[in-house]
Amino acid sequence: MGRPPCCDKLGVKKGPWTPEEDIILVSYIQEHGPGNWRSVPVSTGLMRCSKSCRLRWTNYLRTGIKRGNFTSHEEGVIVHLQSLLGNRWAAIASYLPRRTDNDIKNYWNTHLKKKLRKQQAMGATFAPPASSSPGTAGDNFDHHNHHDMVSRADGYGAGQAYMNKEVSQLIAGRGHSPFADAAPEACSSSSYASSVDNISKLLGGFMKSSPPPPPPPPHNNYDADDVKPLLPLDSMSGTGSAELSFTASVQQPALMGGRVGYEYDDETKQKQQHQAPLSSIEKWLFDEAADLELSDECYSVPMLF
DNA sequence: AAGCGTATCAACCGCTGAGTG
DNA sequence: TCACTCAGCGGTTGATACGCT
Repeated sequence: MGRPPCCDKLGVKKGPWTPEEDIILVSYIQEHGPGNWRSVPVSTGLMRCSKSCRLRWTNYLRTGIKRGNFTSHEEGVIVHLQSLLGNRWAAIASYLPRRTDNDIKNYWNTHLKKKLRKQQAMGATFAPPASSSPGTAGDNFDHHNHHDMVSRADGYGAGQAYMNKEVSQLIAGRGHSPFADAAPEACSSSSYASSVDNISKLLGGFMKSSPPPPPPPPHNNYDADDVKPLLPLDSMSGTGSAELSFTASVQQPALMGGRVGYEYDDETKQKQQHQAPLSSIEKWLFDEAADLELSDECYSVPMLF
């Protein structure tokens, strides 16, 4: 038994993607939509494995992706959610719709861990909850506690999905945009990265022929740049690609069952809107946010509330 | 200017869980 | 129920950009 590796075939190209490959991939996705990644290399002739295609799309080519220059608000969200969820980057990314899990993961590993260590060494309270003792190993300093909380409270996956939904609703109910004051669109550190938008522009024709977007959610109080906990990155048109009519279907946050689909299920959406009152987890979230807000003005978590 | 060390990030690898027949 | 496929996730790696001497 066992699944054969998908990328060990002869002739499968590895390494950095070329602009030509990006164009092919984006063209295909504009035409057929994301998903069915298995068929992408076959249909496009790309000498890439399906996994590589999916990764390239989700981490790089999707519209609306914000790159670089994390704001202090975003840092706060990441730190807070990392303390809550652990290294569940996809889940954390669902709260930062314009950031990819890979980007957040990289930023955590390269910036925030150090920053946290430094701040904790200085006795600052930027860090996650007081109950958490900074791990000497750097990461994973506390998330086990929170994992346990979540697991015990609701069961692991379901509990997180539940929490995500409710917290998202709480956030949505606030109306205020956590990131309304976020820094302007970060400049890409990569010259090629910025060319992605150009690729998208080149593909304007494809986008216009894309399937129509799903009906909008019943209510949406966000501005374009707001955090959209209930909206996926793909449903948003980035500032750099605002002219694109291409819009993927609304997705569930990553915690919603852990799968990122492109078909937004109205039934699921309705269920989200009829969630039970605050669970212990939300209460904990509230408490955490309140504590952080009190303890550190800069890194408080108003973005959550 | 060259060499070296460090930081950054795109991409890969392997595992897991959901879906399907 | 089982075998199998596939998409997604998180950890890790490697290339390269950057900064310092």
